[in-house]
Amino acid sequence: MTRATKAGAVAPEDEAGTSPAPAPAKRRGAGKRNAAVTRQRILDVAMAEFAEHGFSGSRIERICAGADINVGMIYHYFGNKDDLYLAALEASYKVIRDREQTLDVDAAEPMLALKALVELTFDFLSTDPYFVRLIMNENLMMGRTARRSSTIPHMTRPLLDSLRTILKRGQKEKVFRRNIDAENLYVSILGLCFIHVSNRYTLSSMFQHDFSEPDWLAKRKLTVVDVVSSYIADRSGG
Amino acid sequence: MTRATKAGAVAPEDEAGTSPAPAPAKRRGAGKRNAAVTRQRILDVAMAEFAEHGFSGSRIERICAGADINVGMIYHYFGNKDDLYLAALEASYKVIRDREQTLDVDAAEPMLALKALVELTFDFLSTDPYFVRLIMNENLMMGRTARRSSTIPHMTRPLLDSLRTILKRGQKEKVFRRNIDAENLYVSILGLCFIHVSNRYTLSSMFQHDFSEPDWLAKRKLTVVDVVSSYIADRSGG
DNA sequence: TAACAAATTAAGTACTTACTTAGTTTGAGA
DNA sequence: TCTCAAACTAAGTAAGTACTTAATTTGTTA
Repeated sequence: MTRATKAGAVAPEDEAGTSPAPAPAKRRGAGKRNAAVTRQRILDVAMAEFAEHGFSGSRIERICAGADINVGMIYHYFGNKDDLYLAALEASYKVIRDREQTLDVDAAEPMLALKALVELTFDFLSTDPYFVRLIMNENLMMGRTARRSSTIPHMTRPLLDSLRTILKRGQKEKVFRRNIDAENLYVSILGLCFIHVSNRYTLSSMFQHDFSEPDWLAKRKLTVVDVVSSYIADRSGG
Repeated sequence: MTRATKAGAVAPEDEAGTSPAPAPAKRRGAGKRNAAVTRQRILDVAMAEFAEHGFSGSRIERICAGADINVGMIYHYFGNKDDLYLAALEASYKVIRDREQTLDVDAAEPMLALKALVELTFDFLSTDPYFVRLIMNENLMMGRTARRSSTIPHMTRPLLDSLRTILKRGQKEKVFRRNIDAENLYVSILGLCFIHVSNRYTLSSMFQHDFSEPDWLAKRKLTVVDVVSSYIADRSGG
């Protein structure tokens, strides 16, 4: 009974350090017992934990402490560590998918639409505290969990569809060159927007400056947009 | 005193029996005991282990089995798991650095030299079995080991110097546009060459095909070279 | 309000893991 | 051939680690 002061209802407190408050998850709000709220709180903390430590570096105990719950709850709601990781990965993918839907593909000129898409990708990847790291970890695990997921494999669809629409319009209006493969273009955009986030630490070591600095990121964003638009611009003189 | 039969002096022998000999590394060759050879064998297996499982997913026991040595040897030669990982990371970086030196910067036209550099990077990253995964893992660990290393932080120097030389020449000859930042360009090249290797599994899930297929890689290489050269080409009409 | 099912918990268990210790074996130099 | 330091080994240990079990608490509904 040493836990006397539990009544204090100390909220999870973040503790993940770096990230901007994963979600203040109302503890002891509407009701002391609430399956949905507890489940969500576990998920929020798990996302942060898996993003920060990878799968095998993550600790069930630490997630429990962060979410202020008992170990049993994790197994009650998620079954095991693998399935909790799957849930966290899917939840993280859902964020970017939702963001993508906000894009208005048919607005303005094709070149502007494309730039908007590149900028959205750039901003998302360099802003979201979990996504890039979760993807990296998932790839280190050879995608075994993404392959198991029923939702993740289709994740790129909306963005890829948008890209195809923009490309087709741009080619029709002769501002984009022909023979651009949408998939390959998407991979290039992803690479250009991903690398300085994924490899920020080793790159910082090499170039001796901080790759998360806003000024540097702003300049980098201009470059990325420039690279992509130089590539797709039609220079046939038509 | 249950250790009686030790007198039999049954040398470890092993007769190579059990394991599938992961690395033929001359065992029982020139000499049964050889510090340098043993150390190197540990390092080779450790590189593969850390690349495959990441730091915390890697197992000392598994490295011992793979290198056909006793646990104690690892601590004898490397001190602890952290320092073994550092040694493996440095060894892996050394491979790319050596490869870079083969590049002849002053040969041919600047555009061809640049393309050669891009292709070298592309080929190295998609061919070397360890490098990309080790870098990914190191970044997931927030570069704490790369920062500790005395050799790694300078790794990009040669490649970056080559890039600067090529850029300068190309701008002088008016085939490259001005105001190209070498560092930013290098990051772009790295991103374009890295992403389909680093994210091969999640991308394969999304696009439903194998991203390590030679045909696809060949096409991808053409695209990457195209993207980079479109970007740096001088289109001012000079 | 009584009763039940679901939420929640304490205290485990069985197993893994990095690392140590205290010794034995052997190549090489004198 | 003798000696000895260095290479090498067997068999631990202590501290995690994911997961379980058997019970207690509490919101809800009849």
